[in-house]
Amino acid sequence: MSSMPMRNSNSEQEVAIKEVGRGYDIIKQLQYLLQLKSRKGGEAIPMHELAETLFREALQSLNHALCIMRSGVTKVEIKSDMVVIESDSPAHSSHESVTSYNSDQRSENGRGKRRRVGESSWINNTSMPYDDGYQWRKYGDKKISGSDFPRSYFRCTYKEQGCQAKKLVQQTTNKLDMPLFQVTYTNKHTCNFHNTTPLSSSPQPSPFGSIQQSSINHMPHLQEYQPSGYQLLNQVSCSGDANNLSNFASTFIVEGNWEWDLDSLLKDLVGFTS
DNA sequence: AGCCTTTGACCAGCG
DNA sequence: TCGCTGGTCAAAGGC
Repeated sequence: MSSMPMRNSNSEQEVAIKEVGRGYDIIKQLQYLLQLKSRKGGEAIPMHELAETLFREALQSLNHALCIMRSGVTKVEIKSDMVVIESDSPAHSSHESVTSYNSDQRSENGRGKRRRVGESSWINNTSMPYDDGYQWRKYGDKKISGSDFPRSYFRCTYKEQGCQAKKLVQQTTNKLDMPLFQVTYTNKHTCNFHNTTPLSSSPQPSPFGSIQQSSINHMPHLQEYQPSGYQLLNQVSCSGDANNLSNFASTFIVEGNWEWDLDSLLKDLVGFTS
């Protein structure tokens, strides 16, 4: 991190990272609550639109700060809900970009495979790994050492049409019946089969998105997970130890009562008053 | 019939 | 060079 003077001690920096991460997660959950409230109400509420805008900007700032603090990131580009990071880390080629704080995949267990040259990848931490609007076909499943959960490998259904997009789903936690997944995407979709009507606008969205229900039936760790009170929680973050950061958020989501009054929530949690 | 997942085998990178 | 491990292939069976 040559471009950023390090005046704080490591412990102070850790506290700062923790606090910023906590703030990020809180705001992320509030953003979701706002979206939920808007959908429930069925009509646009200016106050909520403003709040959403503010939250989005705050999320981007916090995410940016987190990425910088956690690694030797030299450039952070925010695309929609994705954070694309470019790093000076020797583990990366100069053209490689990832949306991951976990800048060196080999650090997982001291081993690993070198990423193929020319392939870009990014990581998305989410509780809903199978809903991204694309159709995927599972081609592998592997028990990973050091992990309690198997890793699933997917490629785009339209690979035969030349689409090289792939994704790798790894469940990371299973706290409070709210599993979190780390989804690593490799290569962008070149197919034109993206579902442009994601679940937020579909009448009866499947919590598992584009993966067929038969697939879910064969995934024990997913069968246990039957979301009911919420439809979507996308925890897009700088990744890495975002799992830790997400613990608070997960607890909040699972224990939270979705019928809570939104204004009370805002007031209690961030001092936001209407 | 066609597309899917499962799963064991194989390949290749890394220490 | 070898063993370990992650990533991919492909046959078999299910829906």
